[in-house]
Amino acid sequence: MNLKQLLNDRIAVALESSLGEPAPAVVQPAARPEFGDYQANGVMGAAKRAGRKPRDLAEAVLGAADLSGITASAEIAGPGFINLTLDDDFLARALAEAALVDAVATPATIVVDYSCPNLAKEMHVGHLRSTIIGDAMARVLDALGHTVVRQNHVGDWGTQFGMLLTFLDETGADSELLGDLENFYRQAKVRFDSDVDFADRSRQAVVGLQRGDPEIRRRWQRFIDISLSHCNEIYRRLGTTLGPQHVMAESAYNDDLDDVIADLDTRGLLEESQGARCVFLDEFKGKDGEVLPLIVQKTDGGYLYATTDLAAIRHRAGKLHADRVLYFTDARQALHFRQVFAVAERAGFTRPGMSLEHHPFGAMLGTDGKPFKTRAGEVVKLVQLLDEAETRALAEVAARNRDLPEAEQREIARVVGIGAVKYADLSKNRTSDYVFDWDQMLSFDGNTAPYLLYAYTRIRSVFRRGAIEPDGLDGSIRLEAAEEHALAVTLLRLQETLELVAAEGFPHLLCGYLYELATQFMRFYEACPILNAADATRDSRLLLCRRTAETLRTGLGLLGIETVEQM
RNA sequence: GCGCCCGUAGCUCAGCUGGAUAGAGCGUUGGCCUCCGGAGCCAAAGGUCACAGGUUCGAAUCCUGUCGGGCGCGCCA
Repeated sequence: MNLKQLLNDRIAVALESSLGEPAPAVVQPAARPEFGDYQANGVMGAAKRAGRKPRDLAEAVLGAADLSGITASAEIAGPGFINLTLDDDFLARALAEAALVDAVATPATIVVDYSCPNLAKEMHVGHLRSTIIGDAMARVLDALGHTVVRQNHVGDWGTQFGMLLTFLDETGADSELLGDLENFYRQAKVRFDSDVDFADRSRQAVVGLQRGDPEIRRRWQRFIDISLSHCNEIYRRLGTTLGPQHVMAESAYNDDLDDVIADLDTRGLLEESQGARCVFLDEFKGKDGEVLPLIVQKTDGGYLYATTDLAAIRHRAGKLHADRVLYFTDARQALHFRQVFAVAERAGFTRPGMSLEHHPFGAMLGTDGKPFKTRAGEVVKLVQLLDEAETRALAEVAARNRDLPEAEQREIARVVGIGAVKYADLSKNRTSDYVFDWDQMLSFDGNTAPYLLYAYTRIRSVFRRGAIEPDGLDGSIRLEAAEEHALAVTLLRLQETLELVAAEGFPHLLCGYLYELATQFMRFYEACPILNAADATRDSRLLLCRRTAETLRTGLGLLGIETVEQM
């Protein structure tokens, strides 16, 4: 149930009948506790436009609004706010009857384009945000009943593969390749830069690859398989939903690229400039105010990532019937995507009303404000990062659970460590650069994964201590203390939060919600005895505990974060 | 030079089509264990929302300009 939507609809109907025309009700969670649970801000703007007194209009709206059975009080405050306090019986009934998450009324087909590593190298911290945020978005959209198509647009094509294949052929360094792809790439690059003949052979290998030379294609395929297995290992450790079936590599579009160029030509969009084939759109200007090209074919006939991205849009519109396509990549590609989206629309590659959305994010910085690197100044590989997360978490977990068997300590540390890394990324909205801080993300205080996991374990602990099976609970919820009311309202805000996340592409809103929920629970837990309460109250509070645990586990699950029973 | 993003407490971050007294955590200071996990709870201190104008009943939010930071701007992705 979407509480905010429900209240907004009721106020909007009353506003329209009082006004004679539709106006936005602007219902929001109340800014302060003394204003109730929700507030409607739309009356003031509507009154202004209609030339009426805001408080008079608010009176009329309250008179016309059908809020019976929903609110305990609805009051006019200040210049024309309407403050709404929800009825305890209504809340109790809603908690007993409403599903945790409802499907939306109008499901859409949504492509989520994320992770997208370059298979020439090993996955590094630069791929973390895309993978984690994209995966959380895919899970949320799934839960809301949308048809989600995950697309891992991996880089498996282009000039650097000629270099790598030639090096692989001449050194036969399979074991090296399997063990340390990054180092293999570095060695190949050194060779490429220092040996002119090697560089020549590399370029010929690219030509052979593009022509479909069987032997080169075979080596290429082996390289890709090995590199992808590295990625899959990372995905497994991160617990993403991304699998081999979601890989739609650049090379998959090879056969479409000629058609893309032909279509652009047919539409009169193609121009030749300095030997390359480009699309010029007036709205994009570069240096000296000259119109910026989107180069789709190089002088030597080769295609670029703009061409592949256009082919991908064509495919997603035509074959996948996407209503929305969400791209999770770093902010440096913002201009590229704006150009590609604009060209795709002019070229008729999109469906009517189709939404192409780039959701950008900044670079990862260390606590010193400089790019996040190893001590040696190298890019941090994701394997290293995840190893360190688990090691650091284990130190904390072991210190606090000395009596637990080591295997259990390790398992808890794995969930906490990986969860902490993921949550740190998910909980920030910054489109500019962001700071990666081990101490902050592994802290058990504040808006962190450990705090949320801890809140969950405390609830589980209540059931263990009372030897109570949550599924066997009977009785009904009765909200008496103020903390119970606040917790109930927060519990019912999951749906509106998820719908906002889906619409805006901001998983951090879900993080903020879960943190708020955990905080509300802790207040309730401090103020309201559970196991020691009298029968009816005890059952009611246990039901609140159960619902809170379910909501936390579900919410964390949608973020791709596991839970533990104790920590 | 042009364009995009950003500038909120000492630090890391919220702030939802413009709404009431700008909120959290860390750090600092001070309280709370006869009670279900103190990895917790409560409270205090800390802000010219970079700056200057403008629009509005109302601006951290919208517009213009200035300053500061990051990034991008023809054949890499």
